[in-house]
Amino acid sequence: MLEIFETVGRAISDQTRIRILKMLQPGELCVCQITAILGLAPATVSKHLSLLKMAGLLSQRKRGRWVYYRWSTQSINEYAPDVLSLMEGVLADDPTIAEDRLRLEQVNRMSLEELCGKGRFVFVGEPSDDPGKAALA
Amino acid sequence: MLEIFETVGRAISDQTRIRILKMLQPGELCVCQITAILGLAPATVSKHLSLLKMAGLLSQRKRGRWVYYRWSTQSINEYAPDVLSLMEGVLADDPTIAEDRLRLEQVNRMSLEELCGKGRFVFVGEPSDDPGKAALA
DNA sequence: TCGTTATTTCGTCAATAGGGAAAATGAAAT
DNA sequence: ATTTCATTTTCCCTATTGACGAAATAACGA
Repeated sequence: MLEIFETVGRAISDQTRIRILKMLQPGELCVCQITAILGLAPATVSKHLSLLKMAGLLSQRKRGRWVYYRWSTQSINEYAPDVLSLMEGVLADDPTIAEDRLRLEQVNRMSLEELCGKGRFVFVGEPSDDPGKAALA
Repeated sequence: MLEIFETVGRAISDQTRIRILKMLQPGELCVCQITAILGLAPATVSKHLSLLKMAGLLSQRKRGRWVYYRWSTQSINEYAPDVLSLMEGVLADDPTIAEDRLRLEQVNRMSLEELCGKGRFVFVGEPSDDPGKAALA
């Protein structure tokens, strides 16, 4: 039980994972949407998602080529509901979270086909860059 | 704000710190009492306590030679109260936490003078050991 | 003041964690 | 069956963390 509680503690001990949890609060997203909003490598995002799922905070749904993550109901982890309801009321006014929410709205206006191809550089801009690309941000 | 929330997440992402928080739930303890219950080096315990204080979960009171830690009211961290009330209802039936509580009762029956001298080996027994010493555990 | 003692700080070490690139997986479409 | 492509897994690298002993600090008692 101590280990189980530690697991949810670890899950919310990292900014990236907190951002993921907050962006999934309104509803499910697929990995490439989350990747676009965060601007991190898919491998990194996948690892965070896996950890959050192990902690019982997220659940997974595979639909076609895409994998959707959402807040878990009926969790494996007895402490997950408490942590999620803690998350619910919190950080609404944080600048990073607010920006993520803006990006989320833009992401929701695109089809997955046009979004996923662009990978993680939809908002952040590729290292060596055609400036026109960053227009959305 | 994201950083602040991350701080309390990190605070409860480690078993030792969770044990410290739970053993301080009934009331304040001084460092040597916490050290005895945990069986860890004073330096290690001090660092954990410092981190928990920085996270706004604990506050400090110096009394003579001893330093007492307790759950913080009126925290610096706006998320600390939520986390503490989460801690309150949780882990009561965990075996490690239960054993810590037993040790806490024994610690409360000793004076600080007789306890502190024994350092961290009151319950765990010193590496190269006179078996009689571990009788308490 | 000096010695004692509880606590903290410093330096070090091994283990863990977060990041990425590249290869592997798996499911859909041709 | 083969190709395509979103996702995951497998390394690798660097930074951080938790543990300790030893030294520094702080506060009491003689």
